[in-house]
Amino acid sequence: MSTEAAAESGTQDAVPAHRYTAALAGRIESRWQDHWEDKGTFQAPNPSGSLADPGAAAGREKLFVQDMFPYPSGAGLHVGHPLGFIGTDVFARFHRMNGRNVLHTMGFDAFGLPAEQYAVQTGQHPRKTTEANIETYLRQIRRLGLGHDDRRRISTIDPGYYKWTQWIFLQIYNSWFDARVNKARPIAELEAEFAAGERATADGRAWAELSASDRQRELNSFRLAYLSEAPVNWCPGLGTVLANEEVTADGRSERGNFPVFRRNLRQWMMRITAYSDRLVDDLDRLDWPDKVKAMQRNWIGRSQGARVSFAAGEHAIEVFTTRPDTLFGATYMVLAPEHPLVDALVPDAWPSDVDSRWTSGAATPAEAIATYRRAASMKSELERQENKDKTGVFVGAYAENPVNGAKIPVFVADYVLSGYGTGAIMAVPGQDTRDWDFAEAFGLPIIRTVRPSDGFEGKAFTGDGPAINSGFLDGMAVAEAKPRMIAWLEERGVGEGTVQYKLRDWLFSRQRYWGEPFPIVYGADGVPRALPESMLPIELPEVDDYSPKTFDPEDAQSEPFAPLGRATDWVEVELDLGEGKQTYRRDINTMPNWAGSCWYQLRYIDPYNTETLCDPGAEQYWIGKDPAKHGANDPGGVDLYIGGVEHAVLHLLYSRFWQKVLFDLGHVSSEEPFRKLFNQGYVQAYAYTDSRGSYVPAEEVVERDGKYFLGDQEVNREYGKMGKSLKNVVTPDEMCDNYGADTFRLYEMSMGPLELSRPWATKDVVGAQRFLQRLWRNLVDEESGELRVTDTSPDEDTLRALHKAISGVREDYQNMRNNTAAAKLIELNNHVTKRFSAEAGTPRQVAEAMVLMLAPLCPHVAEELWSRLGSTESLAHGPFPVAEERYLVEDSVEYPIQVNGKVRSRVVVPADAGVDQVKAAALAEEKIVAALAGGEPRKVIVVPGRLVNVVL
RNA sequence: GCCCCCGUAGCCCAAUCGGUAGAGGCAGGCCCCUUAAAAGGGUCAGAGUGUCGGUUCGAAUCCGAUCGGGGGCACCA
Repeated sequence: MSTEAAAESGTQDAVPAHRYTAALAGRIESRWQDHWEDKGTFQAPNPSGSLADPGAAAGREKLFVQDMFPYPSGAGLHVGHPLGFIGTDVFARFHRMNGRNVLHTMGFDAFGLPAEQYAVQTGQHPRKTTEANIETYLRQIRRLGLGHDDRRRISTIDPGYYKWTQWIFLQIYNSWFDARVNKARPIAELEAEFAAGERATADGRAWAELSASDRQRELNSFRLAYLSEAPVNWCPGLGTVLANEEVTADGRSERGNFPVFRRNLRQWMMRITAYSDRLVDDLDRLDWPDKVKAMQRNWIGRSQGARVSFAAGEHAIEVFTTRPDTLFGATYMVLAPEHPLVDALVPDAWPSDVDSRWTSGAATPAEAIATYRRAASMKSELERQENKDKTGVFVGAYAENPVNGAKIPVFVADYVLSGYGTGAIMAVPGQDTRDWDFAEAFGLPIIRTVRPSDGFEGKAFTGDGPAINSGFLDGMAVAEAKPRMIAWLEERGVGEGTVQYKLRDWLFSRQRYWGEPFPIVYGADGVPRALPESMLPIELPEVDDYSPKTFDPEDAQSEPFAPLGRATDWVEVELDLGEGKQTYRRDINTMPNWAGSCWYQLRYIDPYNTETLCDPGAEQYWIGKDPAKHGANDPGGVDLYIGGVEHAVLHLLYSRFWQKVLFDLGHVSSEEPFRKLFNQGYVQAYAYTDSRGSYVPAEEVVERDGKYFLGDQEVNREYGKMGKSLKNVVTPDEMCDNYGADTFRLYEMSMGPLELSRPWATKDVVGAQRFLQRLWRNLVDEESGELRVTDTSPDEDTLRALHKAISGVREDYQNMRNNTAAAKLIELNNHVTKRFSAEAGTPRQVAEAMVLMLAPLCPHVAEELWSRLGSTESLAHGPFPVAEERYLVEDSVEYPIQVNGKVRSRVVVPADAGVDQVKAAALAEEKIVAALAGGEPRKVIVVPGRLVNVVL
């Protein structure tokens, strides 16, 4: 039974009227939430632009703290969602109390598949359900007391917001990447180069000879946003195409887990690959978890190597290799089954004396290859990955190793991927495990070109060592042999050093309704034209049916159909785009939901600007480079960005790319969107299944002797996510009802370090509740509600405890160790309880400091106590206590004395005692004298302030 | 298969530079308050740091193996 219920059921003598109960907490919390809202307590002034209050911003150090903004799901919040939000709030509040101008707010990532799917399920317009969900979400997070500047809330679905998303698209569309200066430039500058004849057109004609459409085509091939007719990921089950980043390793959609097929379709792409080097290199300038950096490096997949050309009859097979030093060991070649040269190379008949393993028993090479290709195409991605047995078939032709003229057979095998490098490899079994496996299976020669280290007993040797069997490379280490070979190849024109990337261009269009329309129309010639900025935003048209056309998930041959195509009145539009009034057709794709989240940090800064996406002065102030504070190499960006690790290569890569384009074009001064990134852990939960394997309500399960029961039925415990279907959801609303938001916040923060995932345990919440009750009781009389604070000065012990806590708590907050900060507050409160609960009250000095230190974690109860202590001002802007050094140093120190590393005794000496004095005191201690038995110690180690170790 | 992170009381977690293994919470024992109850108050106990080995005067901390858990990548040439 809750205390609230008890109080109402007539047994109120049992609960003192002024105890800090959930009911009282609830009243305090809503009162302070109203107060903060009325007073605009968390509004952060800008130096310029909208929301400007230059006087208030000037002279204050700023701090921009950002949460990965949520998608407003219809399911509402569970206790896991606010973990990071509370973490940022505590951090923001601590710094606000220390005088910083803190920008902290939260908006909504409200476009996208899930919103649309939810709308389809509920039969309502996505805007309606999404906006309703946002309302629910705001109500839920308001109860948590997050100190957001609510003037800065944005939502990606607002036309005032997506106008700028579209504007950025136009910027990207209207730029090209100039590799000579490694940055984006306006397309107009490229056009000028063409017009001036400084740059040759693709087919060599002069610019003046090209028709308008041809010129557009030429320019389009350079744009950073471009239409491409290329193999893309088509997901019939979702009815849309997907970016590579949205497809899992086993070839299914990340959302919905539907099969994904490669299809040639005309789609919008973003030339993110132009930024590969900068995206990799600038990771070194970021304060991000190594794990996330590693994932991005891995995804971009930069590898240094060489392109080598192998002659094969009148053809040349181009390969990419990271090991040009092993070229002498290339004993065969492999083409991907889809490689375009395969058909050209295949002879009519097998060469004589061909190995029977190479032909798969087929009568001719063409037949063997046709059979092999068919078999390969039948294999799913998953099968391909699970079964790593090497298969392949001989093409029937030979190529020539350029380095020694050796005649080497050419194979087709599916272990070579058409999508990476050139889709062809030189196989060096001696130094490559995969090639070794293939060579063994097909009886191909193996030549070692690196001498394995002593005692090496494996097959392929991939380590470093001196080159052998390699002519002019012999004796060189790998690092030396590589450039030597590249130089040799380049001299002869049969190869060159090159860099290869795994990163592909970003597929940017979706065949969905609920997203940003493209600001693009097509003329009668089918060539896309950008709409002028003045026409933005291009608003989503109303349609009768906004559901996407989805298909049988396995139907690879289905065709995407974009819902916007149904808005026929909208699609056809008459405009004058400088070519006279003409009829155009609008692009009916929408942008992926990553678009809106690519740049929202900029809009938080200046949410109301109608002239530009973000005021330059405000941008510079909040996320500009700050070499004085962060070093000469500082790229700028949000000071702290907290979110889950699941966005490591999606959102975080895309937004870095956009930021860099905007930087190149001069729209922002910062090169990176997020200077420091932090991944919070997840709140996980136990779930229970009965004997039939179905989930039972977790809250009704009890533990007995290490087993779990629902009634008398034993159930099985699982650990993992919190979710409706697992029947283990606990909501923040329940926590606020039963304990209060402050207790909930405190509990979430004291469960462990923020970066750690941890199991939810409702029964543990009471610990946080008890602490706040005790602290309250130390300051407020539970019976009368009178303040229990005295003006007496605290004793020495109390002052020491207080200042030790101040110093520790301050440091903990600074480093986001909210769990240990909470522990130190509890420790201090325990001291206060012991010392003053039997007295008239707590000394004011201690009471005030304790309340202020509690404020970042539990702001409502802290504000309440602070005002009861007599302040008329909110404590949101401080002061935050500062420790006095003199209470941190002890008068005397107790040294443990070890004998051979084991503690044998202790001695107390003055804190300012020198090493010799400590040593003398230790050696004079009676147990040590006994241990020495008149002899001399071999060595005495004194660690000042720590211990003494006597070595016998 | 490769790479990364983590193993400390029954549970969640602390422990600056290697320096007395314990700050805090839950659960547990005992006592007080109470007609009774507890989400009240007090108090007590509890592990030698997954395992093995090494470095050191001294190891939870550093190094090497090994086991267990979590995550990422995965025929990327």
